[in-house]
Amino acid sequence: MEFLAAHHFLRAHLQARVPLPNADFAIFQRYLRPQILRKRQHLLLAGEPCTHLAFVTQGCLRSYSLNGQGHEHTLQFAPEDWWVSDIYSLLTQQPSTLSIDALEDTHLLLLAQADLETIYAQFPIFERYFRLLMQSRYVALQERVNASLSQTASEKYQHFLRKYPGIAQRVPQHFIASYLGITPESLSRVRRQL
Amino acid sequence: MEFLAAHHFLRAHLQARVPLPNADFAIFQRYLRPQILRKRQHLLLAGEPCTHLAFVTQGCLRSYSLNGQGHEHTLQFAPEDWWVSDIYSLLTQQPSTLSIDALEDTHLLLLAQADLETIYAQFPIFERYFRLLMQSRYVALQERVNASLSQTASEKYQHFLRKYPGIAQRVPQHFIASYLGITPESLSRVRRQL
DNA sequence: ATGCTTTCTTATCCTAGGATAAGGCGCGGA
DNA sequence: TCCGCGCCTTATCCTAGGATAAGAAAGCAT
Repeated sequence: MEFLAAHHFLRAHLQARVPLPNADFAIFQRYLRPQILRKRQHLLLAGEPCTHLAFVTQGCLRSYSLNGQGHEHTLQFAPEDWWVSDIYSLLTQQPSTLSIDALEDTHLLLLAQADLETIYAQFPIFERYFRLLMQSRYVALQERVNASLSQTASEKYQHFLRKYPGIAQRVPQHFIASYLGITPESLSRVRRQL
Repeated sequence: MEFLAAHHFLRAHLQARVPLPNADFAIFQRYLRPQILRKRQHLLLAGEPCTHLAFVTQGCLRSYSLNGQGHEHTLQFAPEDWWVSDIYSLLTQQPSTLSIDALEDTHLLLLAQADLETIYAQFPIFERYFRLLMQSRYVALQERVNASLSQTASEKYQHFLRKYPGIAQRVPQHFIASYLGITPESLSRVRRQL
């Protein structure tokens, strides 16, 4: 996908959610920096400060953390139409605790946190857009917390399949296990029993 | 606390986060409905549609879900300065999946979802305030997901004590256990070992 | 084609924490 | 003052899922 197509993709995404004149988008898009990431390349490494939001127009990223024992825990899959970033680091300028890498060759549009305040002032509709985005993310995360409190490994997996059909076909199972909070061996066991 | 004091409390909360002229707050406050909840009374029962946001000015609420086996899972403690609600139900008008009850006699200010759109239009600063609120809630929830993926019961408990000092002194331990996703017996065991 | 690497599976053994049961203690109400 | 109940603890026994180890299959790179 060339950069132009990527911009169109983001414009469609935004206009499906908030009213945004093409003329305004035309100005907004100057803040975007296209980037391509090859499979397994990192967008962000834990410890670096996170300075950008990334919008995926093609491919798939994942954000994850590493615990003391060297175990990876996947926090988010970000296929087309998703934003990723370490929001905590982005907001506080603290070193990031998350890493972000590419599960496939991936096309991104980067938006600098430093430009966001300007954008909010210039186009207040973005304030609304990000409020709506954060709201729906919050609801999704709350559902995930709820699932982690109340469901068995098998239930969590089935819930994941229902909620994110497509992802399971696309990403290796051990990443899904690390998203669900179980080992790849357990996931394999669970799948055998279904 | 009389209603006037409650209003002042919310005004201070808002003005600490966004610029909000007293004159604007004076208009905004007409949308607020004070309410008092006695210990163990419910603000919301799962199945009802959730129509309001509640801001706690005194006391403490909790939101929780009930799974198939009748087990309660605490999703949020809401002491003074916190908003609570079932945001999913609030946004979609679907029946709520959460219940909310009072852990102590609690004073609230209620804000109808139906009025929020008006408020956003009238005072765009509220759009920003709720964006900031949602952002920080999202970060906190993500940290919680991360903890649930990577920590033992004991670590989760210690993390909770650090993150919410005050709550542990205030609410019965079995609620904390249900927040951490462990049984009260396990929490007791964990505490003995510390 | 032939190794490497990545992914997934299966088997065995082990442990953190759940289930169940019982008892203690403090407090509010009659 | 005594009852009842809400809350916490302890003990025992049990199970879901982790740890470890070993292959097998599939894809890629040379």
